Amino acid sequence: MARSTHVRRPATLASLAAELGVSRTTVSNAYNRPDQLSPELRRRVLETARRLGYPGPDPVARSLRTRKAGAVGLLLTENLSYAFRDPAALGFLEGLALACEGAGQGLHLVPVNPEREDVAAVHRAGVDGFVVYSVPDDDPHLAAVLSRPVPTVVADQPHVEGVDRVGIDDRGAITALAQRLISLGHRRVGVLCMRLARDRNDGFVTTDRAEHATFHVQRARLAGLTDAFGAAGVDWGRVPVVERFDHSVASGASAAAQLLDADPHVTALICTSDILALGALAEARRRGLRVPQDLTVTGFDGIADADRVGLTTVRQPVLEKGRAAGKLLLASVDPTRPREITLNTELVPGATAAPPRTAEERWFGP
Amino acid sequence: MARSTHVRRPATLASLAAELGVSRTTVSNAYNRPDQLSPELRRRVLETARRLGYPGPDPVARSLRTRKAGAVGLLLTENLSYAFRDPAALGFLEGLALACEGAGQGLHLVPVNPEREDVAAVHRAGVDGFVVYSVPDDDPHLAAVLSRPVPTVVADQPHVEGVDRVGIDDRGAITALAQRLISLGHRRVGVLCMRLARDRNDGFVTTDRAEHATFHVQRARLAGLTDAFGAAGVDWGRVPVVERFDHSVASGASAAAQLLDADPHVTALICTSDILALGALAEARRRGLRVPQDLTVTGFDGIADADRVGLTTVRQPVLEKGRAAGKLLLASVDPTRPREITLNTELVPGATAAPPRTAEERWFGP
DNA sequence: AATTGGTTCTGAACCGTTACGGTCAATCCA
DNA sequence: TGGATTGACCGTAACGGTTCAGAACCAATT
Repeated sequence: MARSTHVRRPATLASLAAELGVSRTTVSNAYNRPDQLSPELRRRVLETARRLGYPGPDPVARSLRTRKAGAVGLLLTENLSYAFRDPAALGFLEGLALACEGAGQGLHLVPVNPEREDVAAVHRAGVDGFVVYSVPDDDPHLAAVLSRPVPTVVADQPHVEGVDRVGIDDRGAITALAQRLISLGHRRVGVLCMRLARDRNDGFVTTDRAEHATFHVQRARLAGLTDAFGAAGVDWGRVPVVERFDHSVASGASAAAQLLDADPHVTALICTSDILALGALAEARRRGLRVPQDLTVTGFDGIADADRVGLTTVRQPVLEKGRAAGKLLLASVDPTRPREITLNTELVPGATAAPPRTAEERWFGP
Repeated sequence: MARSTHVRRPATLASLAAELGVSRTTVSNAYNRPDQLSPELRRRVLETARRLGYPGPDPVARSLRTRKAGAVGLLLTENLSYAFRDPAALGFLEGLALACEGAGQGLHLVPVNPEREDVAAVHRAGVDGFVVYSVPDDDPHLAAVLSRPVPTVVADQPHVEGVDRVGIDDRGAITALAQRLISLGHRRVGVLCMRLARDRNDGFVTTDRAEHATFHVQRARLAGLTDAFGAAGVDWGRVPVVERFDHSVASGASAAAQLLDADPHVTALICTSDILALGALAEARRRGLRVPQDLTVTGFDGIADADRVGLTTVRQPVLEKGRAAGKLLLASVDPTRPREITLNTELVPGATAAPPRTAEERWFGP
């Protein structure tokens, strides 16, 4: 071990330069601009670096100087691990990862605790830009992101004036789905929706709450239903809407139970997500209700499991959405880029929607 | 817009201090150590910051000075998006994310292209440490990570002397599974395994290749099988082993087909992952082979889909593994921490393993 | 009156790098 | 031959903060 030159502190570019008797610039160039020095000197630099255990320019110092971090920040207000549970979020994440990977950018998952209002993590993230996904319009973390002098792209959820955005036409898409149910004959329906605002409200939703939901996507989907059923002459004020804070199959089941208990005569359960719809299907099965003969159930998103069970739903290109968000962000330097991207959705007929049973059928069977 | 003080460059801590007529230290303290200045002055600082649009201390500059990035790097040699596809990787990721979240650390996904040897991304990542998952022992990215002066934890895959590690007893676990098959009476078996080294080799595996596999986990699992079947008097050199580069259900199916074509008399297909096993099941179904009556199939990992189809497999705690890796890394300052964590596995009996049919049964039915 | 202690704020060093605008000698060209 | 060009390298000034050892001030204590 006599070889070790008691390196108290690890070598830096400066110490390496000193050792070599060249300027720091030259060492820097050896790493970053090989054409700026002779091959021979460069070889010497790199060799000495190896000998001294110099790992190459410090990324943080470099970032400070170049004003580039080489990473994209991702903000989602749910617990980080939520993103790994929800198939739609996962698809988005995958698409975003693909875009980053393609551009050689890292993906920095910002750790935020949805319960606390600790915004520090947003300020601490060394990133060149942010993608914000699935947070309410009034989220303090979102505000923190926007306060930072880096480009930001919002996906779906928060609707912010003047900020680049990628999403779908939630309102129009669910309107089309609703019109289908209407043409099948459904008039007495119930709705299961996700969290509408930051506060927990597991239960029925007032018209006011629905209209002022801070989760933009949910608000838009409810509005789309209002559009369609309002036009069909259904008094929307009487349509039961049940909200769940947690987004899970179990939540969907319990919400369906709550709604069916309160109004056993609904002929269709419209869910604002496939996950909730899967829960509704489970609850229907539990009650011995056949789908779609006794009850129509619809979802939204088009996740793999929905496909598997033949759910009537709206498919949206989640992976493409993530990729688009990434590309949009990474193209921020280009002033001619689109400022907003709306992706297409597709109505999936599925097998969980059918005409409602008539009163006679209810009593005497089909 | 007369109010705007033509801010060419965004405000910095220094410009803010100048505006206020205080020192930079004081402004810094206003953000980081509120107890170091009078509440009144602090209020003024923060107010002026808001007015000037100063977003708070620059994270990169802060990182340079404090030598903390507040983020953990994750290296996996697969395409980044692979991690979002493979259930086992996903579980690991979720556990790791949980650990990071709990510690307020970001999770920085390092973008590496498995095809190219571009190590730059590793050098560019501003992180306090690395978790390395599922890369071969001789991966250049791994070497790059180790050259950086930050703590590193390896999960499962690369086996590196002197580096902290979390994993399972792959060899022992699969030995137990094999012994079960042996006691059921299986002697003529085939093996389906994942990528053994960085080069693509879709097909049969020589003994030499198996023994020198650079993917440590695969090597260990194959070795475990050798242990068990060797002890049972089976000539391992004659056991067909088929390798697949891509890890997917389709790969599993094609590997199973290749193996069954070459040796229709095997009574069991032992797969080194559940994903491959699911493919093997699909191929068996395609051929009209009943599982387990006509063919035994086993997996490894214990993913959700395996559970769903009742696969005989080994369950490993993937989420816990990710969490353990994170915790181990974040505890690097503690010299008394464990240097290696081995988690427990569990044999899942499942319903895809049964005694092999005898020759008579083969001809005359059960 | 001198000492002590506490609060509030400052000056200067430092973190490790890259951008910018040079210098200087060697080479090229007509 | 002399002016322009090129290649190789260097010095300085940031980049935007944090930190630590004091300075200045004031009130309380000895």
